Amino acid sequence: MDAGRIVDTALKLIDEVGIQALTLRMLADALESGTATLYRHFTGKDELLALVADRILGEVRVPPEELDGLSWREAVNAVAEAFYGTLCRHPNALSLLAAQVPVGPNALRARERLITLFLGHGFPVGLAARAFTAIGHYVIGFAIQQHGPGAPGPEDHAQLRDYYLSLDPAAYPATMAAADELTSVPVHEEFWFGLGLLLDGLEQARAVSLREPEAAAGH
Amino acid sequence: MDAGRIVDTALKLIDEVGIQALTLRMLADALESGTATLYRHFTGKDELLALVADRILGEVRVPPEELDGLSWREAVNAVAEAFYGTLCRHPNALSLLAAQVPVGPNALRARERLITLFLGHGFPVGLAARAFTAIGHYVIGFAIQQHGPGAPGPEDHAQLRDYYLSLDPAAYPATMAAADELTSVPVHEEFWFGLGLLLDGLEQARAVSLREPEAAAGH
DNA sequence: ACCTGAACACCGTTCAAGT
DNA sequence: ACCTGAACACCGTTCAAGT
Repeated sequence: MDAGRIVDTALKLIDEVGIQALTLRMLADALESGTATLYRHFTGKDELLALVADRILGEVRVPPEELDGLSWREAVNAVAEAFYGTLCRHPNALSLLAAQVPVGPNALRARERLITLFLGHGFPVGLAARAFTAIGHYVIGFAIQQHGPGAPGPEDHAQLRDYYLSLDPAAYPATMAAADELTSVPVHEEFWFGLGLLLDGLEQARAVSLREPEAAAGH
Repeated sequence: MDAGRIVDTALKLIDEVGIQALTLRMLADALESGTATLYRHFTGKDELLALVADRILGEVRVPPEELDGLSWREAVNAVAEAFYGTLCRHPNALSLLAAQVPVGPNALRARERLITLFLGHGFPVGLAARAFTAIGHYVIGFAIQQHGPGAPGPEDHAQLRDYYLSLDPAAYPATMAAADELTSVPVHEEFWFGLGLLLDGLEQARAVSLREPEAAAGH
């Protein structure tokens, strides 16, 4: 019984039954062990869940050679897509990543890599770090809106639109005008559109910092 | 015993002891009642927490006259600041807003208002709705990074920098280069900087949509 | 030395009994 | 009709007893 297998099993169970329903007894049963054994590897459930979160981040794989020759924008798009795809594969675990700043080894590795990418393309260090944070929040926030608890499953997308449209038109005219368009556009396109906005902003800030290096810190 | 007082008390307790430590017994005691009484107003703890989340959103107050005569950018800045300020006053409740898409009455009202603001300034409806989503995620994500569980309190900000600097320099050169600058810049400035990036992107998308109306949906 | 059955305190939730 | 004490099933966690 190694720690890795416990975390793997915990993630699998979360994928199946949700994070709320995951029980240490259930986890111990799946591992054909007892709950007390789990405490030999983790200080408690919170630490276990933090490791599950980092385990998910470790699943985001972008082979370095895949980014060769790409512009920073193309490279960031590739990384963001990989991250987004991984999150979509674990909708039940999304809140683990959203509710706190991940600080596990895979989180640190991912940040190091993306900041390095920005630095290599002429971003000042302050902008690079903020760019990482902004993109990370965007991807996680988008995934939650799409898959998180309270969000509609793909099957009741039309149902959500109906809910919007059932609201009092006098009270929510703008929301209702947006409802039809928002629920008809494929979510994948929406994702790229919003990410594009963010990258447009970064592009502009980068251009400014290259022109006026002394203002690079971004005040 | 009305529902409003229960939600108010629940939020106050969450502010004090954290969301994890909030117990229905504790809440009932504070209300000088029993746990069973709570179930006469809510179907369960989940619904109560959703109402607490919406209660927080209701705390975001921006008097309409305050936005009169402002550009869309200035108006969005004012709304974002009010939202951000409210979130900072309830750091223990942040995960309630992050882990799911709020759909309570105050959430709907806030969305309606901001989308209306965008529409009034010439944004096409699809862009307006996406702008709302992107800004909401940015503000919540930023607040979590600053105040959320696992994030450093204001007192151990320097401690976090030390943690970063204690990492293996060979393994995380970029992170460590960014660590000092990131932890020395006031967080408030960081917030405005990132929001500015987002608004730059929106500005650009708006300009494009005004020039080429047929591409307004954003594909 | 490592593992674990069984217990502990406490949780969210329910319902029969009170007013 | 409305409220609630007391119980229920189950949770995370602990530790003395096993191997």
